[in-house]
Amino acid sequence: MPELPEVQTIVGDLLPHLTGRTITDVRLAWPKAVAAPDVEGFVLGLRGQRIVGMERRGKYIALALESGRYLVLHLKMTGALLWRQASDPPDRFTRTVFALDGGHELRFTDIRKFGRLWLVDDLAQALPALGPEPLDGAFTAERLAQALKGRRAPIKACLCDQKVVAGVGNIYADEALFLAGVHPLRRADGLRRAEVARLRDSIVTVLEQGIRNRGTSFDTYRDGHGNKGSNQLAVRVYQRDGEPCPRCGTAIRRTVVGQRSAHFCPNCQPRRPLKRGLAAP
DNA sequence: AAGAGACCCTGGATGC
DNA sequence: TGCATCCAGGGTCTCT
Repeated sequence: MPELPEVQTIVGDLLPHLTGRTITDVRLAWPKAVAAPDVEGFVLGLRGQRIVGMERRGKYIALALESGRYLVLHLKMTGALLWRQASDPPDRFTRTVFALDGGHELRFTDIRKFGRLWLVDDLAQALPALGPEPLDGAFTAERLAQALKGRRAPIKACLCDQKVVAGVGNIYADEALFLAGVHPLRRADGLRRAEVARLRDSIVTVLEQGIRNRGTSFDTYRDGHGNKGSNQLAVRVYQRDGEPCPRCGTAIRRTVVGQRSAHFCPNCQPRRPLKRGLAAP
C-alpha cells in the first residue's frame, strides 16, 4: 500500500531514468485503469511525448510532458511502477506498459486493479483538493489544529483524510498515533493543543523514517527497480497485534476505525486523554 | 457539512 | 486435495 514514503521512493528511483525519455508506445492490458480521457485519447496523447519532469503530490505521481500536459498515476493498494528493459522477463500483473526510446520500459503492475491513470492538461483535473504536504514547512501544528477543528470523527480517520494532510495512509497514521501517544479512536476535535503538536511532529518523524528505509514492504510494495523497502522492520505497532509494545511491553491491540484496521498500545495510547500538565509518553 | 457505508478488485489465507 | 469463503484497503460516490 504505497503511501507518501513509498511514492517518494519510487519517484526518486525513476526520475533520473525517465527525464528526457520519449514514450514511443502505450500498451493497455487493463483499459479500465484509464480514468481520463478515453483510451484512444490517452494513448495518442502520450505516444511520441518526451518526459520533462516528475513529481509527487500526496500519493499521486505526475509526469510532466513536453506538450505541457501531465500523465498522472495513483498506485492505490497494490500498484507498482517498474523501470525495465524491453528484453527483461515479463512482470506478473502488468496492466500498462509505457515503451520508451532506447529499448526501455516503464511497467505499471497492479494486482487488484485499483490503480488509475490520467492524461490531463492541468494537474487540478486529476488531483482532488489535497491538504498540505507534511514534509513542507507549511505543515505546522497550527495548520493541523485548524484542519481538525470541528471534526468529531476518530483522529485515525482524519489522519487518513487526504484533505487534512496529503500522503498519510493506514500504516503511517498508526505509527504516528503511537509515537504521539494518542488513541486512534479519540475524537479529532477533542485533542489538546500539545497532543496536536506532538502528532504533527510524529507524522513528520514516521514519514521521514519511511523514506530513509525506502518504504514499507509488508506485501506488494516495491520500489522503482522492483525491490522491497525495509521499513516493515522498523514499524512499532502496524500489524504487530499481540506483540509487546516496544515502549512498555503491553500487548499491541488491533481494532477497526472507519472500515480500516488500526493498531495501538492500550497503555501508551489511552482512550481518555491524560490530565493537562502530565508529561507526554 | 460531516460522516457512514458501499463499491471497486484479486491473491492468499483459512475453513471444511 | 479441492473447493468455497473471507480479508486487505485508498479513494470516490451516495445517502443521511
